Amino acid sequence: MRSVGRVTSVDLAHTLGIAQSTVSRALSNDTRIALKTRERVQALALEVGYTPNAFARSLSTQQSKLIGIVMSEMTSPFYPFVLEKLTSSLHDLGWRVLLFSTDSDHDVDDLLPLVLEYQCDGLIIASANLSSHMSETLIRHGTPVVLFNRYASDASSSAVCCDNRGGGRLVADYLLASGHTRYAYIAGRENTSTNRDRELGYTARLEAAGFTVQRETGNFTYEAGFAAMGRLLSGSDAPDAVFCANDITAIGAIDAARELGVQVGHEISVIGFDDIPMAAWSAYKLTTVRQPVEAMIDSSLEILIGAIENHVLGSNLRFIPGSLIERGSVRKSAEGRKRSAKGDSHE
Amino acid sequence: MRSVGRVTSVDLAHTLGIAQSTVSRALSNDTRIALKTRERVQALALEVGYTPNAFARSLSTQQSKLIGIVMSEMTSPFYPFVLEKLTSSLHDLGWRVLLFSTDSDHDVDDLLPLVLEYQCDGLIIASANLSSHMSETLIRHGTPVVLFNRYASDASSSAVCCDNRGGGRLVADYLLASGHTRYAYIAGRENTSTNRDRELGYTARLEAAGFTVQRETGNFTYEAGFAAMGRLLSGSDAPDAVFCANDITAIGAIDAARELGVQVGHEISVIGFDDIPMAAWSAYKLTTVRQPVEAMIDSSLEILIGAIENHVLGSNLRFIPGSLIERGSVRKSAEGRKRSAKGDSHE
DNA sequence: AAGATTCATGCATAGCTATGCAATGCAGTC
DNA sequence: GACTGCATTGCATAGCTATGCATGAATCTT
Repeated sequence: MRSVGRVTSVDLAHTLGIAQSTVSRALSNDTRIALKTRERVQALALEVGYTPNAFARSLSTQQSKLIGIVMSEMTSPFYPFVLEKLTSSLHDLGWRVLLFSTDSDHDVDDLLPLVLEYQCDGLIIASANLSSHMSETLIRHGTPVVLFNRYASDASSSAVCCDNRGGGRLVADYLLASGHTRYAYIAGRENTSTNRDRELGYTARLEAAGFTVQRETGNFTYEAGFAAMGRLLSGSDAPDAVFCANDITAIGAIDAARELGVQVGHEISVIGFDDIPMAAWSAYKLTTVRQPVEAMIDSSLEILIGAIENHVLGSNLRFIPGSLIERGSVRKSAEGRKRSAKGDSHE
Repeated sequence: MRSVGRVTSVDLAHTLGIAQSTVSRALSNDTRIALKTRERVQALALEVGYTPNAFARSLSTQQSKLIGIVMSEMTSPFYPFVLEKLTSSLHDLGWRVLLFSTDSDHDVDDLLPLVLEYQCDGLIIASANLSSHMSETLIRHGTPVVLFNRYASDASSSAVCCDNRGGGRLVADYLLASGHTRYAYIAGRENTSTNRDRELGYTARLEAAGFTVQRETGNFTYEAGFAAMGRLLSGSDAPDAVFCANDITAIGAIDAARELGVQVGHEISVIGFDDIPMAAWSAYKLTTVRQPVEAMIDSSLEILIGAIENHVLGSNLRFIPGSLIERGSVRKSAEGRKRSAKGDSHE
């Protein structure tokens, strides 16, 4: 039973008394078809509301024009921007988006068969990990993949990341220059390369300068930041500079400090990572490292689409530097004059 | 040229020396196929990593198992939750999600041909409008659609909304009961039914009680709320109760009030709509109307999938009541004792 | 004017799966 | 032993588009 409205190219051909192949070519504006015929076909198509069947086309062309996006942490404030920009950019380039969401605990592996069934030409995995086994499966299927803000330890897949380690160093240098002496780090989820690299860059630079870093666990959420700051301030050796694994954690930390009556930007400095819109709000004025989202997305798409079009599956790692955005949550250098020599960093 | 890894059911049939139809039935566990044969086929499929081609299947079954989701305002803090819940629910029910994003200025109409090309079995449109012309096109194509938190004026398509008007009344009653006298409303985008209904419920109830309502324009953003509150407080007749079209607007309004030294929850009451996570933060403690997101999504899917499976395209409107969540941003009733008779509501 | 080009269109098939119907073989029945 | 019935498998085709190749018609060439 065919529903009434579903018009096919065969139907068009039939009513015009021409061959289906002519219709197909006319609709793609093939110049081999006489202009007059093309116009007749296109006019009829418009009139009856003909819509080509993308599935049949894909079956024929072996291209689905579909990109799978697998995303976790969709509700954390950074990723909606990524998702929106990704879909609209892909859309402008003529691709459609098949969306899969997953919680970060869960492995992406279970989703892969579904992605493959739908013949995605390429795959973007954001804030989630890909096992090397699945990476192989993708290679076997000839499906290029780009990891966004995450990279595989075995470098088997392409990836585009913010230079998280460099960002961590940026933060350390900035805090050092403004004369802080007691450093802390509030972490994100432990099994993520973003958390690891931000911490590594930060801590390495500070330790090279002779300081130690207090560490609190976290998971990239407001609540974790709030709790961690509470612990830091109730400890015997409260820090004067706290780097948080991302902005939302930093904002939680700021709120906690305020509740305890500690002035952020004066008694304690807080610095984040991402530069989400909230960071600019007058309530927070959060100094942070801005992730170059646009550049990261452009780069991801360039790699992915390049791989699709040239049928090449090599791995391609790209790290794009972030930039420090100065706002009010870090104590100004002048106030830091009273700092002692750096020898007293511990205790 | 076939890529090496792309195994088809014909290949399986060939290596096993059986017919493709047998493979197909074996993989769907058709009991007409001998158990032994089924096992042989399934084992081989697993071994060589066979993935069925969803496109070919759809062509044959006339079902894509694809749901299109069109969403605008993806970066406003409410909708990522909706999107995540939608995709994971659909996923659990065996559907895939084709995602389209659009800015709210832009009409959804341009996207529709793309949706139709990909043979979506159904369509969910969130926070965007559908012209009646497009609604007709969808009906002609036999594609059911559900509008999420928006409804068409001509009631031609199904829709699931929070009971926004009822929510507005809830707010009015609550503010009235706690003795406020000078009311304001900070609006959202004007062409949205959400904004219109929230305002209508709020204003109607207040006017019935003999009050007038100051109105400031807005667009559902933090910045708009911030600016609007600035205008309200610098006016000659500053309100003591402000209802904002959504939470993020309310949060902007709160920040603006604080910058001007006005104590929220004491000198001025602010109330929002949505109950995004931020509203619960200790920095805001925003009293708000909680949208019953889960129920709204469940209801949407129930309607949509019902329509798909029963091939029925009737329109189905559902309004689900929200609930008032009391936090700290509204002045307690006791403080309001000093209010004068309600006659002086204007000036 | 006859052959050579060019132009416009049609024919046939690939791409992959699901499924109605036919066919085969086998066990059971009287 | 012939017949019925069942279990299992195969054959053929639909579903829709794109495209290589062939065909036929028209135009041009000299």
